[in-house]
Amino acid sequence: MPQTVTIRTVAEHAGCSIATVSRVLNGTARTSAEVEARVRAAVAELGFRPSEIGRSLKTLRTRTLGVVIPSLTNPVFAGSVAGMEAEARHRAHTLLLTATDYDAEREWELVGTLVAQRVAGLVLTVADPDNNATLDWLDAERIPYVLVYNEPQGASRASVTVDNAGASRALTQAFLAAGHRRLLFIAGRFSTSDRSRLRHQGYLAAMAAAGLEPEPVLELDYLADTAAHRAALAGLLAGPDRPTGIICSNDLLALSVIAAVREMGLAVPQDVSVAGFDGIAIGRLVTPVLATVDQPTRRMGERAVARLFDLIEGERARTVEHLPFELRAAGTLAPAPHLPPAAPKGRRAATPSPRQTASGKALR
Amino acid sequence: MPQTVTIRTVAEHAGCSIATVSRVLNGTARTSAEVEARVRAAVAELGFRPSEIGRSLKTLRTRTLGVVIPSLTNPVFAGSVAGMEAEARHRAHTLLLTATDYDAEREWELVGTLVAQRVAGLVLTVADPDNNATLDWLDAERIPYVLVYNEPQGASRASVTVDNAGASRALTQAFLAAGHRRLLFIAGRFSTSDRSRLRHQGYLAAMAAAGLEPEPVLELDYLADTAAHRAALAGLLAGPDRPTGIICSNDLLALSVIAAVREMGLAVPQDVSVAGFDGIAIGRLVTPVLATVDQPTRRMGERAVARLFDLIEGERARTVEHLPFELRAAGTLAPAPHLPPAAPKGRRAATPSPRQTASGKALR
DNA sequence: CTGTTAGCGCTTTCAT
DNA sequence: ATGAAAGCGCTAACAG
Repeated sequence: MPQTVTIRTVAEHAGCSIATVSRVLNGTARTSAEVEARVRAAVAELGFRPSEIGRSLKTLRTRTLGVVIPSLTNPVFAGSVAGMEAEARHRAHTLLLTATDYDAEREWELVGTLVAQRVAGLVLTVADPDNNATLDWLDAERIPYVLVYNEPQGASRASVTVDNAGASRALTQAFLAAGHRRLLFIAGRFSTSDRSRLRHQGYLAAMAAAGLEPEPVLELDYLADTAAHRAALAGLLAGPDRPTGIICSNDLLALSVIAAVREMGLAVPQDVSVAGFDGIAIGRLVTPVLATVDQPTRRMGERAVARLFDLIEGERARTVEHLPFELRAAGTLAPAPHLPPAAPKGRRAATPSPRQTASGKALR
Repeated sequence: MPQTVTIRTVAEHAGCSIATVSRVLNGTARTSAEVEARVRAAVAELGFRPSEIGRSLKTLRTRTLGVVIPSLTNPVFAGSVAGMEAEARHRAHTLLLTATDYDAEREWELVGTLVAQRVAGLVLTVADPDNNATLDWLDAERIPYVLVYNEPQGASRASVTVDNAGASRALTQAFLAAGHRRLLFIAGRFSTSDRSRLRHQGYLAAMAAAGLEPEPVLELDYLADTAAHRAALAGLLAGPDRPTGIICSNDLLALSVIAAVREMGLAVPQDVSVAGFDGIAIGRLVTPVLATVDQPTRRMGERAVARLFDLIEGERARTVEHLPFELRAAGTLAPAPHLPPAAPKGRRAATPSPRQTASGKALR
């Protein structure tokens, strides 16, 4: 029987009432040094740890925060959860972690179980923050929550994110500045990610501003394997005026696309430049370095929890907080090759494509 | 006030006693169809969710599992936690997640807070499973737990892992079969990882069996950046009889070492072959593919939770469960180059180093 | 089949 | 400074 020792056991051992034990442990009221010593001795001897459950039932508050994310397999979410955990730990709280596996239906169910546990608040990344009955319900129940990576457009919801459209615009402009004209945008499923949608919009805006025709978006499942991605790309990268650049809505997708492009016999970035989005750590380790928009992943999680505590403590404002990002327009993003006017492919560009190492700074 | 509606509110609404409400909700005893309908209606109308806290206090059991891992930033742990979460969800449980950030001291503290929450059991990855006061204490308290990725040698503890030494031996033999003779082993900190120690031992065993002299182990922090790794490697890869192969005790380290080696002007795998350990997803996406020992990361988490439930339900055996691994001796692991007898470096091997694509199967 | 009631472990008045 | 006692939301034993 794990833990048959309760506050009563301690009280008997110390020869005092349970109220006194509680006072000593919580420092709620002054106690005589003598009694306190006896209590502490008893606690130590018995190895007593007050039950959070009993405490919670009485105070009607727990020291747990609920977390709902799509998946831990994506380093972006794993990293932000790491930040949440650290911040929560500093505030003597623990995380109740759940994942939807990209099934938006499951959001409701998971929030339900978390609320049944009476979490003090929630941090979540949902499929669609603007049209979301679960979040509306949390609002109605006045349960505090903060979104991460979601960037609600209409609804007023507390969230921590980056300026996705702005960052994507900046990334697209970096491609244009490198001489690229035909640019492919490959997106993760719009239905499960507003990030993906907003990043695509940034691309469209930048192309329009440059007076260029955007390519039809290619919506891919980033969880699928390279073979699937290669199949989807087949045909799109042939011909004399094929796209010379590919922007992917996340880094995992970008790495897979790069592998696919290479398997098709094209060199990255000499023949095709590819960039991702997120700034996962591994992107810095591959050769050449993955061009991307670097976000402060861990800090996103920390900030989300910090803001959640603000809400718990009565803060009223429900604002979208934008953290700074950093453009990494290097490595797999190089100047556009001079495509041969007729010969479809196989030949390398005449220019040796020196590695571009410019690195944009935070656009705020 | 979130949730002022309790079982009592529902009872009033349905015109019955709280006991009846409880019976309907839990299906503990038969109730008349009429009353049941009234209760269900009241529950729906009020949006009532029974408090897990009240339930737990009464039954002295919670539906939460405590998790202690070094860090979510390593995809290996993130992946296994994903597996734990899925398995726990199937069994109507939730994970209380904590991370030590590789601070072994913190294990004790985290287990304490988790136990205070009265988790039903624990899944953990610790720095040293054989000499661990925290685990001894859990044993004494008879709190069920399962280790993941730890491979206790002496102590009898439930754990789910792979045969680290065996896998490392197999990997080393693959290097030897490819003609490598001078093989460097780069390990993560031994003090925070028994995996690292065991994998090193496997390397030593394989070298000894082949009658070869092992190199002094290089202990590195895999969290450090490539610059640090390059500094540590400097000098070790020069000279006419420099090592032609490097085995790293984990994939993240391997990717960083590859980047460092390339920055030193050596080609991977033409000049130096490099392999990692773990089989993280990104390893398949880099070019060439990362040679490694592929473990069923997610399944490790699932199995750990499954076994934890066995323990919770009274299972007595505390055994080490080995899941099968798969050797991926391809990509960054290629035949050893013919080193020039005198000229120190800069020239490529005479043989074109065809990519080796053999892929070992599970050794069980 | 249903209601009454006694706690589960703890915090917190209210007395003393 | 300390103790007695009430009660948080729920389950389960016991009556009826």
